[in-house]
Amino acid sequence: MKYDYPTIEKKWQDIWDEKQVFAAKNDYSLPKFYPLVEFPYPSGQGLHAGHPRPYTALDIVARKRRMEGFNVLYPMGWDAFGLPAENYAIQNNVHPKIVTEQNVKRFREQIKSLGLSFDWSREINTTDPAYYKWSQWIFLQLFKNGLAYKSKMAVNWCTSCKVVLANEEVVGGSCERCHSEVVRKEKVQWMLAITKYAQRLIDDLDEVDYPERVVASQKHWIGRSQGALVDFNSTAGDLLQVYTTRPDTLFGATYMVISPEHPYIEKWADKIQNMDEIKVYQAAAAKKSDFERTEVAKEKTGVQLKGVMGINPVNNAEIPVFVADYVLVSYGTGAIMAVPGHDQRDWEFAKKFDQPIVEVVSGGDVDAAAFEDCDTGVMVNSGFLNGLSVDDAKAKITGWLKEQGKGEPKVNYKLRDWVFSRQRYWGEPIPIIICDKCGFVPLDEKDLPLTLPDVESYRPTGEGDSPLAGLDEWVNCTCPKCGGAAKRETDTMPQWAGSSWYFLRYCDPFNDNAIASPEAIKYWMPVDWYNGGMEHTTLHLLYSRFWHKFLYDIGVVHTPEPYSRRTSHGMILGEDGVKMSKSRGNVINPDDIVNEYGADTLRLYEMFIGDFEKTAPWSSNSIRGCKRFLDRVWNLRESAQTGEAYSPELESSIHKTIKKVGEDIETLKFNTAIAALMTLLNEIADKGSLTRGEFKTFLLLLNPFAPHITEELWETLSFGGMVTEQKWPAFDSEKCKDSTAEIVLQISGKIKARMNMDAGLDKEQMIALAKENPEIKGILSERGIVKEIAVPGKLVNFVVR
RNA sequence: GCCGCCGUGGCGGAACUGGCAGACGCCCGGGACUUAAAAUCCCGUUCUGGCAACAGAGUACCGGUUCGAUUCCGGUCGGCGGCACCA
Repeated sequence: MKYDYPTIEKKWQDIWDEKQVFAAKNDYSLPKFYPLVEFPYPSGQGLHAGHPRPYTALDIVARKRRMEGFNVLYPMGWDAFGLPAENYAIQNNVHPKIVTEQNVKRFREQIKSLGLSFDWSREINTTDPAYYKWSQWIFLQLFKNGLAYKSKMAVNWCTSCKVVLANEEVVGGSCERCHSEVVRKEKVQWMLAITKYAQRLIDDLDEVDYPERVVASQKHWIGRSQGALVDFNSTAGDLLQVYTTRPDTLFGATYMVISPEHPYIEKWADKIQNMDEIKVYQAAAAKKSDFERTEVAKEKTGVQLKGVMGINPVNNAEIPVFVADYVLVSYGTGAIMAVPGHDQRDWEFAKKFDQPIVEVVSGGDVDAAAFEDCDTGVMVNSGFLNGLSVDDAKAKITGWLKEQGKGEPKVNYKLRDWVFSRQRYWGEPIPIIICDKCGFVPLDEKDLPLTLPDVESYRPTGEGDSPLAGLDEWVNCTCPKCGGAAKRETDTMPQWAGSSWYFLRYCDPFNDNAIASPEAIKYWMPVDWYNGGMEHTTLHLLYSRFWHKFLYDIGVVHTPEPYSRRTSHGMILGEDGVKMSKSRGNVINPDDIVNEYGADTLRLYEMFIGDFEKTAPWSSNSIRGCKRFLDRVWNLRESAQTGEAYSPELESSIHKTIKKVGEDIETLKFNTAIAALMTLLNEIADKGSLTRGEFKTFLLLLNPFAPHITEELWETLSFGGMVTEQKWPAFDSEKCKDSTAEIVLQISGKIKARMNMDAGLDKEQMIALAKENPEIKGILSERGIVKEIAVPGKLVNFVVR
């Protein structure tokens, strides 16, 4: 009988479905395991070769854990709000809901064809009103706790399409669709105060098991810095406050710079003599897109405020004040003290605008370049700081500033509050009513969900408002507080909203009274193992950690962190070694692979392709090796003989393989786990036959990787029940040890001979035996031994003269 | 520029804590089976020289530590990912 994978795979997928084999149990007395993969955005293109990699990896872990007796929750769902469906809707005038439904259907079929052990009874969809009811509920809690507020923010504005663009729609400073200019435009937006959680988001990284690179990028994104606020007086009479991480260099501050948006420009308008020039500069800066503003970073621009001078608090020197767009209004105080001797940006600016450059830390050459990396230097030209180290100077000046009432220590973060509004249709409506009398009024929780109404056109309005703004009968409503006429908020939430808490919903997906029942959350959370792409290590991870911490603060969840362990898979590239893309024509469609080789082969290959955490190019040739392996496993059923025991020839290898496969699965080394199974198969083939007991163990080990073929063989050989219901095999560590070992014999580190020795020998015994080796004996007779080194089980090395 | 990761055969990749470099797979070459082909099975396969036994070289490059370095340290070059005027 041939290995008929299409029939076999269909058969077992139907059985799993029908018997709900992989449904998580609601028995909270069992030990639990909650593995999670990032739920996909169901795009129109369907699955690509990258999707099955993480899904299969955690599927392997999930299947192993079930066999180890855990109650496993391995769920799947759809992150289905988002731009592509909306853009498709605009172009074809089809409701995004319809498009989304079609895409979800296709994705579900494709994923099911891979034989993944997801608990489909808990499938969720962020666009389902029963789901987004709770996204809206969380927003209301944030609002009620003062963490959601409205504020003017710059948005990307396409001058031709007249719409607000998401950052990913801006390509190289122009609109992705029409290629015309994108500029900054101020709009009032909902914001979430994630910055209030900045420190906790850093500190609690110590509590979780994340890869180093993920921890680093989270910290980098939050961007904590320790510095000081310093008050500079001015000839205009107002204090101009700056933030600096280098208060020790205060004596080197020879001028100041404020950002074009700084409020003092307006305040000082009557004192500034060149206001016209300043206004021109401000206008030019405002017109620049973010892209231009950073693109032209090389060349510094700016204008001096004539008629106003700053006063350096340490020496009362009058110093000029410039406006320049290299100073950002959104960071620190929007104003800086410039220390051109020790900051490269200030140095470049000083050179261009002919400002004095003063060295305050010795060791560099400030005429050639700013001396930035000056931690080892000594203070000079710095009055009472002279002679101190940088660290001591920092401490002393900070104390002095405080004494004088001219400054204080300050921690700053690069992290900004989260812009939470989108002027789009396909997202969760923000459940807020805007009342002229009462301001922003939260929708009553009993009125949730606030469902997305149907609209005529999915195109944002020409003023950049969401398409919802055109629906008068939806927008106009009564204020829940005063009963007067009011309007609904027409902005919707970003795609990040639904994905910031979805792991909680899986715990109890159909609960209509809460995110999930407290018992379910208490039992299942935190997620034990969360795998996702590196592209989500900053935003998604940070946003969901933030929401979780908030939910912790209001008592909805019991752990401050949502995920105990995070891992990241590498991307699968096209055969040509570059990222798969439609335009390059190098996209591999999993459907084709499933048809040609079967799901088990695809799963095996995706795991065998290389180090799980690294990118790897697809190879149409290599996958054939995985198919061959399964063909050979299939043919084993003819060689299986009676007997439950392991044969003496294979016993040790089997125990070693059980150990190796088990360990490798836990440490993400799926490729070497498969290699170990291949090695064992080669040994079995060399021997020519195997016992039923040996075959059973082999199938159990292979099952998480290739579930269909192993179930079929298990059934064919009448081993009883299903593989899925079996226990994960155990190994005996005594039997993993070899009785003899081939020992390498070296002379001064060079291999001269090898010999077999009893594995239990100690160093002295090994050295004694090695000296008897004819090859070694010959060499040693001519040269004197300087040193004897023995490593049990490995080698003996004689260092000679 | 900054942060992180990486550099091993023709290819994807192995190598625990410093101890036989190249596991496993692909490709390729040879053979068996076949009328033939495919499939399958067996043998070979880092490079150089040699019919061979064998000898020498070899983990991007230069240097260091060590009895011994793919592994640790310093430097150089190259690639990938992310961030980027954050004072």
